[in-house]
Amino acid sequence: MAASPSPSGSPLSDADLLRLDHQVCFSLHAASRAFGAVYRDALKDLGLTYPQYLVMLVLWEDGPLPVKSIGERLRLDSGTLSPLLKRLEAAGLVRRERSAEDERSVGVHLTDAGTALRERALPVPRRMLAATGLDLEELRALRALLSRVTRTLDEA
Amino acid sequence: MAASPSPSGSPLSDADLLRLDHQVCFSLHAASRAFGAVYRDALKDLGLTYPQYLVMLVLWEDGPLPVKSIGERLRLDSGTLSPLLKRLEAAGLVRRERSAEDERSVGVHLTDAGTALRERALPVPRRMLAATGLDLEELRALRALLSRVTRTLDEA
DNA sequence: CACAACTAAGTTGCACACAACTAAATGGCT
DNA sequence: AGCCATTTAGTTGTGTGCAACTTAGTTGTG
Repeated sequence: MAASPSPSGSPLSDADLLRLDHQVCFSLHAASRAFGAVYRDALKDLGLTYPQYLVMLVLWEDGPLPVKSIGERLRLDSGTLSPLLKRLEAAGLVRRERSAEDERSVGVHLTDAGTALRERALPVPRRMLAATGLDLEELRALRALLSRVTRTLDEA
Repeated sequence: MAASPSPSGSPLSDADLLRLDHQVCFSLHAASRAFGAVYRDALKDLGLTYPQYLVMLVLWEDGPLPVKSIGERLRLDSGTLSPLLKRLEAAGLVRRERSAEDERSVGVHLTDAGTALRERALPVPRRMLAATGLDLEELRALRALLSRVTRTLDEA
């Protein structure tokens, strides 16, 4: 890769780092959007966007959850989730219900339609796996590396 | 990692894949946003957003470019770039100039202020590198893997 | 030359993502 | 009980990101 002028042993100049930074932050940004594009296509039939699919995955796995918990798992705040959940509710996939014990909290429940949608979502991951061209081990390694970086970044 | 119930030798069920998919697509999405958050902080002083920084990196490296070329490098279309470039122009960092030879094309040029901003951006990558907790080799490996996946996904 | 096909930017509309803020409810603490 | 800090959702405003469309300029072909 001719774009990295310094061999790995020697220190990099600020200018070299700026160039490398370009490549790394760009590649992550681009990969995230490329994934999004393929998911968009795979999810079109289900009427879900990519972030909506993430929310549904959480609900399919762990049943009714307060908005807060969904936000913690997906690293999203209420400013993003509130309108998104309203759209899922308008689509008839979830129901929002203020908790009786703690009236600050709103529980998000799957409707029958929301539960049923899981069946139609089952083939999506296999399509995605094929589209990435990665095998399972590479996929797991990628996930592990990204999770570690995210954890470290969140601490900073 | 207890969340992957099947050992690597045996085939995964659709349900297992749905769970793994959750982890992979989520981790990429989350990592991209975690990067964005740290960049947002590092770029606050420069008055740039993360995508605006990406555009400036391209211009600092390769000088005046038509909107089209910037879009190809950053994998962004005119619907994203046009308003972004208008904001960079309003900030006095770039100048847009319709090409004389091909009047469909608009060249994006750095102003003196835009060129000067590079000096203040030089320390940013080092801060980012430190924040990720990765060494240079890991960073390069991550970039290579992500670039490969993006290329494969774009073909699908 | 005329005209259709193509290309480059820009515009519009919708859906995140996040900062900053508001409103309502809860939990100490005196 | 009274009060204040905290917690939980929701709202508002700005900036992407992208599909679908428009406008203007260019190119190829008969």
